[in-house]
Amino acid sequence: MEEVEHSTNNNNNNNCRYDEPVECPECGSHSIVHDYEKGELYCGSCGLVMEEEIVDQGPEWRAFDSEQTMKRARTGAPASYTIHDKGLSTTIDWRNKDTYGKTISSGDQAKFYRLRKWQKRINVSDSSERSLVFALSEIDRMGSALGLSRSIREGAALLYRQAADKGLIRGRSIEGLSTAVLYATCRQYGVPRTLDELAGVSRIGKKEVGRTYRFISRELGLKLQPVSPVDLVPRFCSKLDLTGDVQAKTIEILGEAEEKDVSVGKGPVGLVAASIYIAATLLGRRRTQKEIADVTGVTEVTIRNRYKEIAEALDIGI
DNA sequence: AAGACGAAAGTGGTTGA
DNA sequence: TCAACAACTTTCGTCTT
Repeated sequence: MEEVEHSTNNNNNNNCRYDEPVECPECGSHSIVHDYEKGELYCGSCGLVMEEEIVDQGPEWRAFDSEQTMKRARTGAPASYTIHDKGLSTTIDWRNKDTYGKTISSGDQAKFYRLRKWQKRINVSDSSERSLVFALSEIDRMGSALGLSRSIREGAALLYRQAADKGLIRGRSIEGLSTAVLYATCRQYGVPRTLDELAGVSRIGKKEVGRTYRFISRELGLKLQPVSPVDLVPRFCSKLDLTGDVQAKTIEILGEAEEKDVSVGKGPVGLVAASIYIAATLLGRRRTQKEIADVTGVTEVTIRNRYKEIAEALDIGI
């Protein structure tokens, strides 16, 4: 385990990748929306997604001169659920220097060695603490691999703690629990990722993620709505290089399909995939079933079945 | 030749007796 | 606990563009 060093890292927090205001290349509107919750950057006017999986970096405040910077900067790292002791414990630096930067005498060095040793034992004392450390780092790793916002990773860490407090870890892999809580948190925040995507950044399979997710969802009494197909549209569309008009059409189709009761009991991903296929075809931006299948993670067969059902119900001839 | 189509058999999960 | 069931996948042969 590495020692956690606290530093006030305020010097290069202002390297934001997106200088605002940005103009929408599609409709020229200036109403660009930074949705850090969904990790997306899109046009509020026409819906064009310009970036997804943007990383929320830097402080939440803005400063216009150095005086404000000094005023607004707060000392120390924020208390965080993604660090096992919430970032609040003290660590003893590994450098053999005192507070004045002078090297500590060789006699004292042995003393400090013992101090460090005990310090670590106190911080990461028992096995549950140690597994928590591992789980939280895994959540953070997977979260950033999927481009999820800080708040979602924090939420997942909190959920993991709740699971740990209830003793739900026993007999289950840490990796599985970590992946499952991350999946659950994404859904809570309305930015669903598919099981495939989670399994892709995890060391365990889709099956196990699903199983563990159902388990913790039941045990912790999470009441999660089924994934809404609409939440998946922007991400899939932008991966397919489809712009706002196709997204809007897709959402329209999904809405009508819902009304006509063709979507009951069907998997949301298949519905989205088929709706995108129809919308893109109608608007002359045709994508092959295979392209859509690759992005969405369902098979071409499923796309075909859904799109036939939807097209029939909505009287759409292609 | 690539894409779309559809039949058939298999998988994993839910439900209800 | 087990069988029926729906959704989805895999595979493969055929048709269409």
